[in-house]
Amino acid sequence: MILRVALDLPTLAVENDGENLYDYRWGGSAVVGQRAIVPFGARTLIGLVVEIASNTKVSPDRLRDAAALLDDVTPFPEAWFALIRFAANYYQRSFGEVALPALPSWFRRADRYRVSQQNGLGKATSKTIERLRLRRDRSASRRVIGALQSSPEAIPKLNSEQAHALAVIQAARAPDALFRPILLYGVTGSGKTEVYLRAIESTLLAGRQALVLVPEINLTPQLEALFRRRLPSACIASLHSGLAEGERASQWWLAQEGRADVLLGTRLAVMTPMPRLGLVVVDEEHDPSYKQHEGLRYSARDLAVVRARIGHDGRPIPIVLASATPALETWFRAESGRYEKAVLNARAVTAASAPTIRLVGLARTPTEHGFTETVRGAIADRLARGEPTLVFHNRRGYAPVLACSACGWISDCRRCSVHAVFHKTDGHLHCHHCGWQMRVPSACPTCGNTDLAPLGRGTQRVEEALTGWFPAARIARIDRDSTRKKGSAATLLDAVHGGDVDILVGTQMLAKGHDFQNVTLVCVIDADSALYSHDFRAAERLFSNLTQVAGRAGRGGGERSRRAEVLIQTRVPEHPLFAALIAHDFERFAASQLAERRAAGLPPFSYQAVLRAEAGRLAAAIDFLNAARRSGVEVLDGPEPCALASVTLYDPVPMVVTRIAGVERAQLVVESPSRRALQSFLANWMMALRGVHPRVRWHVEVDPYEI
DNA sequence: AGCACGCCGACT
DNA sequence: GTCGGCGTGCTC
Repeated sequence: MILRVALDLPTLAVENDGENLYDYRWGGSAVVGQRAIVPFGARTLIGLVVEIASNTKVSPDRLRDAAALLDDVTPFPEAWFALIRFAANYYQRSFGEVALPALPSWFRRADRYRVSQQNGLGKATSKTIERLRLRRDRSASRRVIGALQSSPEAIPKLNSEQAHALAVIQAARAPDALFRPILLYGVTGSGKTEVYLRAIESTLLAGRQALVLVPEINLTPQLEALFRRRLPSACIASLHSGLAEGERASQWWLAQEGRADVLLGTRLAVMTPMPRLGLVVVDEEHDPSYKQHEGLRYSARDLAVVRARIGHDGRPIPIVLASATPALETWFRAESGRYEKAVLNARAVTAASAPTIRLVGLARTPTEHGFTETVRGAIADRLARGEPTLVFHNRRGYAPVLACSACGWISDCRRCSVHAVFHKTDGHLHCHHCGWQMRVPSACPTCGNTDLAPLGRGTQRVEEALTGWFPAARIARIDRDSTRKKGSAATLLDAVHGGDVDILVGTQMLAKGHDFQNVTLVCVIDADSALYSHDFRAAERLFSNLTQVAGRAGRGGGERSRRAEVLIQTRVPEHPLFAALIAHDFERFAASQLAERRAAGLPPFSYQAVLRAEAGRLAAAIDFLNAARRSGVEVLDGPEPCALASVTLYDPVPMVVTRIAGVERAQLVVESPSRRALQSFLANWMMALRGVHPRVRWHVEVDPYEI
């Protein structure tokens, strides 16, 4: 018998078309969806049995025996294969490149097993897997005991919109329902969580599993605690990159075996096999962190939709995409009727409790350390009242660059085409791209001048300015530097919640999901950099960020909430984005953005992919892309030109940050108004590119987020 | 992607 | 005399 095995390898040869499977001889029994230990060159790998055949095209002298078949994990179900197959085709990867990284590394490492011979067949044993099994069983039972000990608490009553939204989700469960993803659209505090919590509850009552995706690791413990309180008899597993290898494997195993009722996780959880999946929820569906930026560059939100469409037992299952500021792709689909829209009345909530957003013009107003008198005054006012203030500034470090006033030297990274950022707290220059660092020079390295000036402003400098003005205030800073140590973020946040902080300075990471009850003032020091960006999604991101930031103020309710305000400093207060933001009018903003995108032929009115190349010299990367472009043009003029006619190949250009860690990077954008045409072109193009010998590293990214 | 094989410079 | 640099080539 021949096992056709998927390995975590790129499609290497042109003749390895399709799924890039490797054939092995095997004399025992085998089931599709089992893992196999196989020899590959000098290595021993774990692969996945994708087909079982009686013959092979591989010549007998090259064919080798599989070392062993593994039966410790239940074979993966057909629906999972369909998802992986879709992702592999869509993102132009081999089946194994998608399937194997979807498993926790525990189940991918051949060195966890000892292979011995038994009746002429390889037999694999592993003590570590036995230990993992115990751990899995323990964590399942602990969960149930924990649930019994918790109190069944006050359950909020649904308002009419929530009840309607829930009914929409329930209707999607009907046997004859057409597949339509549900956009659950409602501002912070409108009760989205309560709606999908009820949907999860009824999913569990029907004996099915729910998959819930969240954008950030930080949000999992919070939501996990809520789920445990509200679903006390459920087994809840969670999965994110912060877990240790063994813990991740045992959580994954619970979901994969069907023992976990709810799987809560970040983007990597989207490909976990779940044998009785009945509902998918993507919380904050617009969040950029659903996009994976290395390896397989997938969108977990998009794959979640595919997963729900594939569904269970050949029938689609409901999927809920929740957001206050949906991605324009999602919004467009909801507006055009491809997605169902369930609205939690934003306006009612807005009128009652949303904070007042005010713009503070910077153009004709003097500032000190980047602060206008208005903002300083507002902070002083809150200090006098004993109410905490949040100050947002999306740039870490002390100053983005250090410069010599005499000769013009500036602190550039040696290996990247960016400035090294001055960090005053540790007295070093840091490259935020490659991690390179050096002590701050006491004098200019080129002319010896000792007067080196920090230019621009980061969170450390903002903190310093505030300390100067308000020496008695308790000021804390939250950014990637201040929270690097494990648990330090939690300690800082506890201090804020405990009322031990008067002014909290931080980057965007401060805005996600945290509820600061007593905050009545939120300040944004400089909102403008995104407005000048060349990235067509910059405005969309800014609107969503500012909405999220504004949502941090006035959450306690009552008189304080009514006084809550958000002050945004900007040089262009007349920008239409701000008008929509102040009115809490996402719909107006989305309509104007979509009109612009339509006129420019940008997503969601077109589909994009990029071919990127990396080389020691930029010219080598550009040369490769030019050759690739010529080969792409040939593909378009080739034997099946009709379907591909609408594909546009742009010229290769260096990336915005051209060099990172000594590697020069360039890219070429491909665009088409037809997803089918783009997909079919990419498949043919990749085949052609694999034929040429690669002198540079290259990869394609489908649906790039930033180009 | 790894990993081996292979052919040229600075070390015990 | 060997250790090791990374160029090229193969893996069912």
